Amino acid sequence: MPANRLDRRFFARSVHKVAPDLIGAVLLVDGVGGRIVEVEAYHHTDPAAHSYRGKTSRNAAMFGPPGVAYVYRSYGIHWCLNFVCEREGSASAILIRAIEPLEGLARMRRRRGLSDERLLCSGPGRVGQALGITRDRHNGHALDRPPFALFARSDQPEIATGVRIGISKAAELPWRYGLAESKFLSKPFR
DNA sequence: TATGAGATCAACT
DNA sequence: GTTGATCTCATAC
Repeated sequence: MPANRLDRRFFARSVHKVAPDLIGAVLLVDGVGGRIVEVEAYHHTDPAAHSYRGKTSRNAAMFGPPGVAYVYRSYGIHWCLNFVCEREGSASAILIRAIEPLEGLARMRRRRGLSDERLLCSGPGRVGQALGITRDRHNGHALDRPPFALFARSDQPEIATGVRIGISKAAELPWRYGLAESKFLSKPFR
């Protein structure tokens, strides 16, 4: 387990710098989690970002200080976890899309109702379910305080980039980052 | 392997 | 009333 914790300063930078730096970092929520292998950046100038049209009650956490969680309901069913970054004039955040499970495997399996390790956290909705993320408990919560724990990676992984998944606006922007060789991705990189 | 529908809710038009 | 930063299961090839 890497020793250095990521604090607020880590997130006080552009999403385009923070997103690749998050790959390989370890995220735990109540001691459950693992290594981040896939994220997507959402800059406020990006039509696909929830903050693009300004502050609303849903996206208010994105407009707060960097280093907090933004949690939203996706397709009426899933909770998706984002990390809020430097505002650079307005709100930006990073969607956590996939994790390589390392800690609390039993709790993840119970929450997901699944045994296949590979499918526990390979997608944003799956990450939310496996880590027990809800808006009530986690939205707007600081990432450097319990139940969150974030640890910097110890080595420099090779970062793959590609277009983001499941969006219709600004679909061509290559703002998806990940570990190309990981088998825990929601989809392979091309 | 690939494609399609259903689930389910809050923001937004 | 429509539309998602999605997932699962069923059915078809």
